[in-house]
Amino acid sequence: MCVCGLRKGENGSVTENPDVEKDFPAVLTFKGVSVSLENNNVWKQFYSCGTEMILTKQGRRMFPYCRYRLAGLDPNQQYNLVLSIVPLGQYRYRWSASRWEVTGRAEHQNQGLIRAFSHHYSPCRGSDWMNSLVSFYKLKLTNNSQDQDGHIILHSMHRYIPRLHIIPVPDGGMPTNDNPVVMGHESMTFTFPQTEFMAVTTYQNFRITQLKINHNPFAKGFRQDGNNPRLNRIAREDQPMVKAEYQPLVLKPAEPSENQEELNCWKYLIKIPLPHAAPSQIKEFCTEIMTESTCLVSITNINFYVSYSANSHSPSASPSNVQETRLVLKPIMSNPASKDDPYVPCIRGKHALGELVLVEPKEESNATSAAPEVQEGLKVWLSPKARSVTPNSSTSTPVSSPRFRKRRKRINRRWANSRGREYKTAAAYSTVVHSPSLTVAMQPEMDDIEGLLFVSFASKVKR
DNA sequence: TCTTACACCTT
DNA sequence: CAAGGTGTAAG
Repeated sequence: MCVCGLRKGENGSVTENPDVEKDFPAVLTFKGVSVSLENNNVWKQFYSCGTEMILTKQGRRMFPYCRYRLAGLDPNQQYNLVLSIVPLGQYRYRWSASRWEVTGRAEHQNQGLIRAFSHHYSPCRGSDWMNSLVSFYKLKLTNNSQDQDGHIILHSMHRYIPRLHIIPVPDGGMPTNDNPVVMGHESMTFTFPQTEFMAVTTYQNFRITQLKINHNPFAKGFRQDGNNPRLNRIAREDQPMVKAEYQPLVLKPAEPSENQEELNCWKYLIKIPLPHAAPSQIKEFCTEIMTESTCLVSITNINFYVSYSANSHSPSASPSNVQETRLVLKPIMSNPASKDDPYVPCIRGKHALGELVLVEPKEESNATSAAPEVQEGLKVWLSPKARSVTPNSSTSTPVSSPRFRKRRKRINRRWANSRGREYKTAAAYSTVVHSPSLTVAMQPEMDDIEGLLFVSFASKVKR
């Protein structure tokens, strides 16, 4: 597992249920009270990529949010249910290329600003809490230290973890401003390690954005289901007269960043309709990138994200049908995270020169629990359904280098990282990149798959 | 890095 | 319907 945020035993008041998965307990039990994380599967998916939560001035809901089922409470006892979000670790982070790096000590958490969020049903009888799911969807996160709306105030680029407090209410005790909820000795605290997250003001990891879009109903407008006018429009502009079935669709190419004093840096996001992202095309495309790049630039990293749903040509396909596969190429060893800081949420597999790794998609229930297989060269695994081998004809449709160059145009600076400081670390590792040997293992049954291959990579040029 | 207006969506 | 939750693009 690439993220191991919370050490076991960090919350001394919680014991793990031995029946559940060791690192991701879906149920925690303490003093006869058990709490299960209802949306554990979603949390695990996010966790495996390194969950990020947006902070805004006016307050932003969490997604996923904390949703629990309670058991073992005294049915007649009144309880307050309170969620607090506490700092995890004492570092500040930054997103560098494709991973989180420590940048320094954490910002001091002003004690006066630490808040907890009382569930809107509080207080309630134990039987009431146990009869329904307890969702903290109303909780909002903010980076505004002056916030007057009772939102949880957090620091961007810091790690946090939510904690659920079950607080028995003494008879007749309604919380007031003068007499607030007090954590007595009878209180219980439950912390699920998989709910850890990084607070951000803008998403850093592309995979997190995709997970949010795929799972959050409010982000449905950004889903790639063929009905999205926004995305269709981009598609038309970018490939006006090329035969669509063979031409990779370049969605977000970037020009060099503004900061050209020492280094140029590009970051690309390319979408290829999956039926045409046959392994041989992936191979060609990689070769394309490498040959175009070797003479002038060194590529710091390449990430492939294949997002597809098997056997679901309906636009209304359930998000849960969507599987994700990640292909990681690390031509250059970038600054590895220290052993002391295991927070490396994005890159899995070996960080070796020229290694291309495709992470096999898992079944929904355990989508993120297993470590990926690492193989030499480029190997492609797809879902078992898609695994049957068919002849591959796409070698006849090479992607020409000039065409890719032409397609570059300016995009959001977010993709053209302009922080020169970041390059200096990487530059120390940068030399000429050699094209890795790419061998394709399998050709999937493309008819069964629809989706997209996302390719993003960053490169830089020494001036 | 962070903020804002916005189209598009759910509730 | 209106209110309000999304990520995006631009600054």
